[in-house]
Amino acid sequence: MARILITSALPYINGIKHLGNLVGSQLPADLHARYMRARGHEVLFICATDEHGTPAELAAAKAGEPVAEYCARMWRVQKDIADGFRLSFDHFGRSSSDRNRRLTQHFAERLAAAGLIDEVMERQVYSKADGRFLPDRYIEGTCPNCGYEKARGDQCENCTKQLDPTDLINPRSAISGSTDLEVRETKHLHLRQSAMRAHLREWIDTREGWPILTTSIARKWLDDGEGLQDRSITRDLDWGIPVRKGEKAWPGMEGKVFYVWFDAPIEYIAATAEWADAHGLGEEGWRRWWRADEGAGDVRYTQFMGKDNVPFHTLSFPATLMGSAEPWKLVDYIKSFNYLNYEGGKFSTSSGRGVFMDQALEILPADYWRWWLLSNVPESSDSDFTWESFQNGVNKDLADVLGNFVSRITKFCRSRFGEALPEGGAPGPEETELAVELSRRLAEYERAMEAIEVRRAAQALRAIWVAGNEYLQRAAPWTKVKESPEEAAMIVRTGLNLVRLYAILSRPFIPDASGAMLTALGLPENEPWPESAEAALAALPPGHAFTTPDVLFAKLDDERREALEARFAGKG
RNA sequence: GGGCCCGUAGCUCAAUGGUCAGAGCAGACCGCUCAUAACGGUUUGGUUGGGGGUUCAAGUCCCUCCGGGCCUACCA
Repeated sequence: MARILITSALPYINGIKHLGNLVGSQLPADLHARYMRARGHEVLFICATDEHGTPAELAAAKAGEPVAEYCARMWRVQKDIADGFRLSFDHFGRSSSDRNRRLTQHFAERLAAAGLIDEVMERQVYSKADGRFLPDRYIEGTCPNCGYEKARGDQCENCTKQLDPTDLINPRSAISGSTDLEVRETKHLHLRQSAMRAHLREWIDTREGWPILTTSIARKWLDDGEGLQDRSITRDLDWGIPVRKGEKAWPGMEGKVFYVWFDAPIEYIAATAEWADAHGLGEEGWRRWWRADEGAGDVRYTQFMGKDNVPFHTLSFPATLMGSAEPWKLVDYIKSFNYLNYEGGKFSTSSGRGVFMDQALEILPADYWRWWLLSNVPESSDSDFTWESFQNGVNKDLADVLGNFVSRITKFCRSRFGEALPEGGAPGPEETELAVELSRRLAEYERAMEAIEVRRAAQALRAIWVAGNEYLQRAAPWTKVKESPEEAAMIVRTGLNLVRLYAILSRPFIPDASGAMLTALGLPENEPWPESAEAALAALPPGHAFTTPDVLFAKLDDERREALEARFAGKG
């Protein structure tokens, strides 16, 4: 039994996430966690909301709430939706937790002690009307290059030229529109990533089997221009973790907070501590997952994230951990994903284009989404959600192949033998052939799941479902029952054992349908992973009672699909 | 501007430099009648974006062109 630590990139607190956010980190992380648990490993699956930063402050202001209350409310909303999708976090924490405050301040102290923090005077734009410093993106003005009037302080969207806020003509606050801006001096802490460049490079270069998407992004940042740059890790904001040196004040940094990208990854650790606190496990309870000197030496740690998160997880966060000179657990494998598009374009929060997590659950149960999203996860390149593809995947894979298989075998048994596994007959060549086929498919499924090759795993699982239909077609119990009821009984027993097998194997993908199958068979949820295909085909003995389940998956008809297409097409 | 990824059947995707480039869906034909008009079998369909090169051998490696996407750090 191995110890598996899994973290999903933290969803930002600001609003409900769309399907692209879900499929890019939380959902595949959940698949991995569920599989590893099913295989009997000790799994700890951690996620949390990422709550600090300017957007949270602005969203709270817009909602007319204090930011702390806004975040608490949105945490609850995101937690409920995550539960709705059956995301099996062991803990869903908050980056605003006291644990994270203490750990973040601890890391800052350690980094300072190691000489890896510089105090730097910066010149930043301050808006008197807004009463705050403005991040580059929140300053708008006319582009000096192309004359576009809504260029942002970091880049002009029109001509894509990189800008500095002071380049803009007629700059104004993107928040209030105020032009009463001034450049002020303000002191910030910089993490000396440049000093750790060689160390980070060696670490990246020695990672084996990492996705090219992950390593190429890391190398780009290590080598681009003059190499890895020092970055500011503090901000002039109210909402965030106060800048302190551990428990002590940090002279000259009063009123400032740590930058959200500094504290967010630390929340992986902090959320583990929150989990340990919630379960009364004490300090040792979480440190055995994170400290190599306190038991984490045998932990395998995998992170899941979208490609936009890769630089922070390959460079800044490792720099924080390494720079502390303490034996913190570093990530063993980073699984990164491309983006999911919506009907050929981007998901858009502002124009209501695409499906958001809460809406998805109103339309269809979680399993439908889980199956389509995971079997079409943007693993090797960006992928595209279309209602047509979704309809096809749901109807063909779930309803026709799996759902109908369960339906045909349970109903046939009920009508000919009653609702219990019938007795008689002995397995023959057809069953041997089935077992050989299943063994092969099962090995491929397990290999893909171990390697976190999500699409391939989905394909392998589907092939296992198909094998059941092939078998029934070959064995044809509806014909055999007339001449040899005992043989038909044996075929039906085999078929019902396939339902059990499918429930176990499919659970990481479609936990609710899996549960429905096990319930129908009168079995508990924790049925063990099969030792072998042969054994699985005879796991349930003759006489074992079942109830014929309702339709597992309803089909999505054309009319409804068209209505959904229209509903989510967006305003613009 | 710089960098990275991708381009394979009508669609979505596979193929450690090595048999005849394979699956699913869609299409065509046949079979079955247990089942959610479901299932199974057979089958059509490819100058692997274009051009050059390396090699006994290239979808795969190199050069170049074309097309698409992403990243480029103070929104996350």
